Amino acid sequence: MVKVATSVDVAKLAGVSQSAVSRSYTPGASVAEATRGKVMEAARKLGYRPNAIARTLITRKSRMIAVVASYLDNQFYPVVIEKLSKRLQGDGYHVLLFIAQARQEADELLLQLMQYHVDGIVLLSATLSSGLAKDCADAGIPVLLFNRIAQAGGTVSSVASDNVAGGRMAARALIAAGYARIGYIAGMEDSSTNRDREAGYNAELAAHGQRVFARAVGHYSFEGAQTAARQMFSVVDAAQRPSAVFVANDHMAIAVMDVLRGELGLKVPQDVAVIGFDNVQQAAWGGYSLSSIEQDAQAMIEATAQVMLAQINDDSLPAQHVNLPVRLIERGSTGKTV
Amino acid sequence: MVKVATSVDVAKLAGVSQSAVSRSYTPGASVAEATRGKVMEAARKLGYRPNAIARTLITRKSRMIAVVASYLDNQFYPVVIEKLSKRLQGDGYHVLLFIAQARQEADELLLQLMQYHVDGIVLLSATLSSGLAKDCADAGIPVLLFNRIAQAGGTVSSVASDNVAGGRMAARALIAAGYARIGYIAGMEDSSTNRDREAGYNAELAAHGQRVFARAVGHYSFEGAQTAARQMFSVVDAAQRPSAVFVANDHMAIAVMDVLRGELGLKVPQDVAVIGFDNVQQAAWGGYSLSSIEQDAQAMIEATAQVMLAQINDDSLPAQHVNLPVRLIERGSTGKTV
DNA sequence: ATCTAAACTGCATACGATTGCAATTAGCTA
DNA sequence: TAGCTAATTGCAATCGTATGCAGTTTAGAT
Repeated sequence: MVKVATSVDVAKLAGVSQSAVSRSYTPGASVAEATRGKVMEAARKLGYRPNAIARTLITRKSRMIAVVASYLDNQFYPVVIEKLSKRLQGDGYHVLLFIAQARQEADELLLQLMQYHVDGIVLLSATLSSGLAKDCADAGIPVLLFNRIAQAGGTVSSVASDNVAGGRMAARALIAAGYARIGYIAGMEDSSTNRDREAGYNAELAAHGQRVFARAVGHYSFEGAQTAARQMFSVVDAAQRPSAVFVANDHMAIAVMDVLRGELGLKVPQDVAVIGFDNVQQAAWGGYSLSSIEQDAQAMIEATAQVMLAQINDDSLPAQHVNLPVRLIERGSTGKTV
Repeated sequence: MVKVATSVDVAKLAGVSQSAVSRSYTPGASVAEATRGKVMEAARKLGYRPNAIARTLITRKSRMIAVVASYLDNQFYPVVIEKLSKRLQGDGYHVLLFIAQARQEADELLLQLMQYHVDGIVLLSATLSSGLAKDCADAGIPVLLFNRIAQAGGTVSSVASDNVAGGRMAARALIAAGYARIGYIAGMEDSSTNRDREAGYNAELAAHGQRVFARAVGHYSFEGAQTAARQMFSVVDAAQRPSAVFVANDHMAIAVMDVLRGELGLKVPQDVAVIGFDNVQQAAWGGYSLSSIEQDAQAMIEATAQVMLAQINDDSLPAQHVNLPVRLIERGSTGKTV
């Protein structure tokens, strides 16, 4: 390992004090233009770049924001990561992505993150134990739940879509298209997204004098959704199975369509209509043409960035909760010809 | 911001020196069990966790590995990120993901990464300027290109698949199935993956006395591939268009299939056979049933981890270049009924 | 009980920056 | 030209931990 130049080396070469070097790199600091010039020249010669670690140690600001995600096979999240990353980089923050599959891993990971003094933590569709939330608050690290709602009105902010309204929209779309036997395939039962989507869905059905005809759980996974679909639709008598189904997200909805068409020989939407949630890119693909409730990812990201940056700059700010509107996108899977 | 406990606080409470606290957290250090016990007890009471930043400053090892990706809409990469992340975490490394779309962004980002003293850098399907590669080498930071081959035999390692062999397999599969007019839709022309896949493809065609019937460029993007497909297949006379096409990756191949079926009313594989590369999850989806050349992501990741960790532990190690075998997966898009 | 080696422990310094404070220099005004 | 303020500059302390070195304790052997 070759030695890299430090501010002392630069100072020596430029014939100034080490403080002058530091100040040359600090916007707004008191340095004469001539001095800064000498410093920059020397720095260029030595290939000097300030050591961010040392800087973090003393300023207590790392300008790093951690983003914790779990499974990336639901395409919604890679897209969010990409855009959020870009957005925060624009404000001079470096975003670090950590992958934590299990809940326990997430907790452990967060503990480690805190050791690295990240300025903030964004949890993509994951929650954290309340004890940990308190630890973060104590350490002054703002935490934001993306696409989840915080349970208690605690110290954790959140940015999500109006999942209740989305659930209602899905119900209304199916009812309006004339479907009578309507099913629901749930995500993870303990997630706020599933809870709200299902609540809205059921409420709207009830408002039209209907109720869910069949229900299964897909745990937001592809395989889980396949199993749920087989279970729900493997009945001989056509009158015994739903004629339409709302699936709690697109990732699962696609799995459901594959089972319906590929395994059970059913036609979508003629035999069964399907509607999903998220409006991921694949929903628009010709092979599926999946109707969906669109989450406005761009707006969610913008809100996330703003809330997070505000919290970082003012640690007395209370937790904020943003709830964004969703939109119905109708495609072939509910009978709309594109 | 509440003050968090430091090793000095713990030392005071435990009635030992600060060094003892430090040593209690360093595996293999010289501390009596009794002392460590007192330290841990005090640490628990204070909620103490060693400050990784301070530790990095002095040890010059951050135990952080940066992963730089660009566009995440090609599903191959999210999957790699997820698995690589898990693999490296298993060895006690934290992986940080940075998103850099443009090449220039990547360079700038890397410069900043170096300031953060990451122990290593993995570039997912991206290259870096040779000047920067040298900077990293000078700073003793190992760099590894994933799914790309380094240009010069320089200081940068690489892990990739045998793209040449993959190209040959694609050609052989189409020829064996009896297709005569065979096209190619390229990725990015300056990427090593595209270069090698195309070279292998052409070589195998030549070996069978054939040559590419039509060629277009899709730049590895969905939209680019759509445009390329329209261009290649929008001909009235069926004899004037390819009867089969090899698309440089699955992400583009799916776009091509959508154009063929949705816009041009062509049947796959009856009118046109399609084969892709990567074997992403979506290739197996019922809506596409896309034949593909499978990259062994798991093996690539394992190789990446091993090379990277070896380089970190021994900075005198020369750059390594790993080239892994690929495999043909035949599905419906080339006539194979599943 | 004595001696030697091994195991611990604490002191003090270092890592590479930032920043308050005091000293110096420069820039103006009268 | 003296006098006063504003702009620079350098000194030195600090962030929280790791670690070489020297001193102290402990254990084991005779």
